[in-house]
Amino acid sequence: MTQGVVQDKVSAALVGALRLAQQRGVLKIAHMPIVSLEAPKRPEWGDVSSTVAMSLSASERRPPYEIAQIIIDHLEQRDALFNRVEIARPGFLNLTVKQQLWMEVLREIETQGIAYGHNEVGQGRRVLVEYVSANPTGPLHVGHGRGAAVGQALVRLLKASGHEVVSEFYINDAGRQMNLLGVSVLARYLESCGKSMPFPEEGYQGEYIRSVAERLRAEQGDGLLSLPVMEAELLSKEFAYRELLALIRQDLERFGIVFESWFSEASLLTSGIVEQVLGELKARNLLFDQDGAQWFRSSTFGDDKDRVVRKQEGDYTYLASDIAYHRDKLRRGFDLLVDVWGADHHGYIPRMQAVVQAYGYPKERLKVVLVQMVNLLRGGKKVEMSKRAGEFITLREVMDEVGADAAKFFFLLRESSTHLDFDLELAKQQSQENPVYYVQYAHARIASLRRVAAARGIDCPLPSQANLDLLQDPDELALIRKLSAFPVVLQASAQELEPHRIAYYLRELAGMLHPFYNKHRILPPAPESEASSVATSDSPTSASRRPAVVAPALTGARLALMWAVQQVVRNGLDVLGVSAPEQM
RNA sequence: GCGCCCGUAGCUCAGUCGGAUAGAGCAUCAGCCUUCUAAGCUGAGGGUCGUUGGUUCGAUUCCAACCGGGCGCGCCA
Repeated sequence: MTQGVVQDKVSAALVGALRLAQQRGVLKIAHMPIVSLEAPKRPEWGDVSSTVAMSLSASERRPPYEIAQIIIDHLEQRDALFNRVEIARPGFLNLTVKQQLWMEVLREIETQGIAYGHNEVGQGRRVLVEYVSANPTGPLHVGHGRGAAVGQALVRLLKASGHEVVSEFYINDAGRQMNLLGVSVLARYLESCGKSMPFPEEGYQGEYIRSVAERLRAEQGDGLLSLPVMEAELLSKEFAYRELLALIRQDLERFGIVFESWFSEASLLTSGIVEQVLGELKARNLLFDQDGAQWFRSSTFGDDKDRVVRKQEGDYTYLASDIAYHRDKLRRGFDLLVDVWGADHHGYIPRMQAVVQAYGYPKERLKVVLVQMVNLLRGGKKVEMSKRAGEFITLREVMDEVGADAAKFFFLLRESSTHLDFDLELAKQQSQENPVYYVQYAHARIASLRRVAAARGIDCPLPSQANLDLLQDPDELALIRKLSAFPVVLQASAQELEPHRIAYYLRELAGMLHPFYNKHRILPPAPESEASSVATSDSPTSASRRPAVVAPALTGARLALMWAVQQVVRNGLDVLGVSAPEQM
């Protein structure tokens, strides 16, 4: 748990002051509060502030202002840490930290490198993140893409927060859907053999079914014609399953996602595990028979009603295999299960939490992250999709059009539980309207700066090698303060399972870098030979545009600062699974 | 009808241990390339934080009711 290197020191100093005041009997302080600091909105309020005096006011039965004054009076290293210590109206403690102290942020970034911002709040707890989990009945569409981006970001986020994480894809390869897939492919297969067969009522219409059938025919020739229908259907189903799962895997890889584990629903059924699990529940009186079906007593664990696990005809419902699946996850010893689901499944949450509780765990052991629908737009106009007609935009098409990085970043730009407008034109655009490029450009721009510096033989020191005392400009300090906030953002993001916070942070950081770059000269002006031949030195415009002189030591310090910004941009993008290009 | 989510600038949205004069991007308007990438920057306008009550020194944030929108309420997944 860190608030940043500087904030931690300030926080410790304030706690020290409170302790001292307590020892001297000036304050009672029954419970030592957590002194959290915030970054004030206005520069005149210092660079860190605390509301601790206000929160103590009630229990101390004194006005916040007095308490703030007491804290200040008991600060032991006041002059070593602060330039200014002020109290504002009700009892805000506004602190301006010594500039040298902020430089530790840069050294911290250098020491930690790609791990800067990471934390250990997970304490090695084991987490299983299950995401995408699409039916292998067709290619991934845009909605899956968002789930994939969110899931991957969660995995990385949790890993960066000291968790041991396994990512898993639950293959819904059992039941009616798969049978329909087999029938659909067989129908197209027969069609291509010249035999007409009425296409199944609710079959899969997509064009990809035809190409699967074509490949089946290429492999088997007309062989299926002579088989009994049942056998031909089974063969078609298995063939299609292999083809489509491979397709899904390829699409995910192209998207930069590789799962550590794949779990088959069908395996739970064929191995008899589902049956066994239901037997256990039955023995514990958690199942009952009614109307010829078998029910799970989920209502005793907070669900609205009980749910069927075995239908009248004897088939298991999806809930039955989900019970077995989640029992398996729990048995594997995970401290936390994270399921990433489409938001339309939200009514299913109490049911699954009932399952978790039936196995003796608190329902918080399962956390469900909901991912809302993606509204696909093109130049502001809605792209119509019809799932029934098999007309939908696939993830692959989106990647082909805008690239995997842009797609991912857009998917992660909003809180996952809210609807997302995804404009393909915008995601393709290479301008500041496009937040992906805006952020990536910050990284590339700094890379470019260093390339130019290297080409001119200018030294590019790391923070530890630079004279950081020269960084005194408010803009420089503001950047450093922003960098110091990254660990806090990362931690909150992991804790709340909300990766979009990282995306926002990155946009803000880039939004500070670009103006800085524009305003402050970093490298000394280019050698005269390139530009001066035409320049008329008495022209007022040319005079006003003459580059400012930058002392070599300041160049070094600023390059070190830029290096740190670049590192943090990279770290943030890394957590989101988005690349940080050296050049754009 | 019951349950869950949402209502913040023209648009899309940030803002979760309650804090100071409510933020960003886009769009609009007016400007900036002889310089380290203009894939960039500067400036301007824009708000009853859905409504009404309650708790509090203080509410966009917590509570209640209501209004408006989305979703769920299958022996489908």
